[in-house]
Amino acid sequence: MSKEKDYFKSVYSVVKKIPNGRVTTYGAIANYLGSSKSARIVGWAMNKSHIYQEIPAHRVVNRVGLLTGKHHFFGTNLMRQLLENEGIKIEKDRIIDFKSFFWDPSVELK
DNA sequence: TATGTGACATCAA
DNA sequence: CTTGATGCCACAT
Repeated sequence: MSKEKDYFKSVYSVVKKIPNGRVTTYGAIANYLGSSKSARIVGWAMNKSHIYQEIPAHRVVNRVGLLTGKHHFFGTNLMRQLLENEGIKIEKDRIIDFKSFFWDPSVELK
């Protein structure tokens, strides 16, 4: 049972705990899992997230608050819409005052 | 088993 | 500001 996709499950678990109106980064999640170098794995987990469960992938962005994964959504503006719906302002695919919305699992979740 | 991959991060020029 | 290179590691084939 537990062996494969165990890392993925951990990623999903963290992502689903992201509060509404907050965002985090791939690196932060990887860091929380103990591997700050595994940020890419987090991104991959999101890629497959749609086949596992409903993950708020729109709340996960890169370290500068750039919506790098928006191309993986149905519409190019869907990810932005979801974030703005939560009160997050976005301009040119980048979150304004990103650090204010930043939710660090290694600090908040602990 | 081996090779390729990527929704990242970081540094250099 | 941009572009390029490198590390990194779990998953896909």
